[in-house]
Amino acid sequence: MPRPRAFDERQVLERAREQFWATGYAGTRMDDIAQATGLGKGSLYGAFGDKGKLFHRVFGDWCTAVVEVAEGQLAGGPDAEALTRLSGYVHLMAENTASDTERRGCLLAKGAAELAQHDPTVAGRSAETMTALLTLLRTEISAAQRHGDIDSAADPERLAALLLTVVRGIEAVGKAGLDPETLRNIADTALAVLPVREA
Amino acid sequence: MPRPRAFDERQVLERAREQFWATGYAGTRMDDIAQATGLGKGSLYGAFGDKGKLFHRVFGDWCTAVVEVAEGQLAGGPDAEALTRLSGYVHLMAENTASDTERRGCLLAKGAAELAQHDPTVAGRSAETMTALLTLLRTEISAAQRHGDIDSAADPERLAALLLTVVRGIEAVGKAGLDPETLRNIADTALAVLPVREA
DNA sequence: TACGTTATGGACGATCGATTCCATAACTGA
DNA sequence: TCAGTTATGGAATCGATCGTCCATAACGTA
Repeated sequence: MPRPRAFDERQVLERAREQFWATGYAGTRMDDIAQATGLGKGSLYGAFGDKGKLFHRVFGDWCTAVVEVAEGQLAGGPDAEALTRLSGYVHLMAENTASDTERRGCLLAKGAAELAQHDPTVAGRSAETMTALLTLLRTEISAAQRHGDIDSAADPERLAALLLTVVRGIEAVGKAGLDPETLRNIADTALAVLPVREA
Repeated sequence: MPRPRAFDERQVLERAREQFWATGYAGTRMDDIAQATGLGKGSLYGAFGDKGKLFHRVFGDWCTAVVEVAEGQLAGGPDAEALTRLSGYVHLMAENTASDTERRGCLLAKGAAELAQHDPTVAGRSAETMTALLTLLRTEISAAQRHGDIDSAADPERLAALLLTVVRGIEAVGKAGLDPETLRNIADTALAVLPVREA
């Protein structure tokens, strides 16, 4: 029987993520990751293939986590609280960006910006993620409409796309330099302009 | 008197921009730029300094252009058409992303994502650009409010921030893979939810 | 026309970074 | 305890890339 691995794969992926997150794909050296994880290059390549595969792994995990966070905030619950859940989600995302004092942004946005154009795997994974988020938002908006908190004449698909755009946009303008207070206000404003039920 | 330059600086910067736009900062080689512009490395370095300085130049020009486009769509005109101008601007931005079949995205977003965290020049320039766009949008929203097309109870500063977020967000979700039709719908929806004057 | 100055562009040097290689270590089942 | 297998980690390889250097060219001026 073979010699067992001496490292925890989860932990190594976490460290690798920190590196890619901090310095991007091209800006991260395999030496950096070896140093950060304490692994030798041989172990690193043996366990994860090459730099590209390792990034795909990290990127995929991140995308999964992004959707899981949204599911945690949005999925399930009574219609009566659907609008509250939506509000909680949008504010959480704004807060994430607002409190990102190191300006690291979101690895999904960063990775897509750097690689989506030339890397089909990254492009596909990020597109899937958008679709999944859209579905979650649409479901929740429909629930809020059923309960009468959002005008039922509005197209839930379109409102979902708008909210997704706002959430991702907050990340973008945050990275571009808008201050935290403004970011929080944007979340408020976006929720405030949603069409309420016709009285 | 010295020998004059044989190249057009504007044209060289344009070619360099194409390269950086297509492959990012780290992903672009100076040899690529030399090839694309037809200049030798000596001329390139002699005229623009190093790779970083060249990128800063290109990035700065791009930011200027982004603001100029917004000014072209927004600045000036009668209050009666302010909402039309706003609509035109948001739709133009959506159309830009929707028709970007090569998925190049916006150099401002791409450059900020890749470098803002570690390059104060890029961070500063992108922040300035956001501020300038905010000002343009706020002015136009105020005009629309004066004419009664937008509820005057709304805070123009906040609506401006929201619209800016939507515009930048469309770029982000477009790069992440949403289809052109959805992008156009987002622009429509964003304009549709703006609070209209109380009847 | 001769000179001083700057432009040109391709060769060159030095570094850097991804990946491979290898000698050694660790572990398990027989 | 021995053999077989995989892990380890650092040295070595190999290609790529930034920036420099230099011989030459072009231009204006005296």
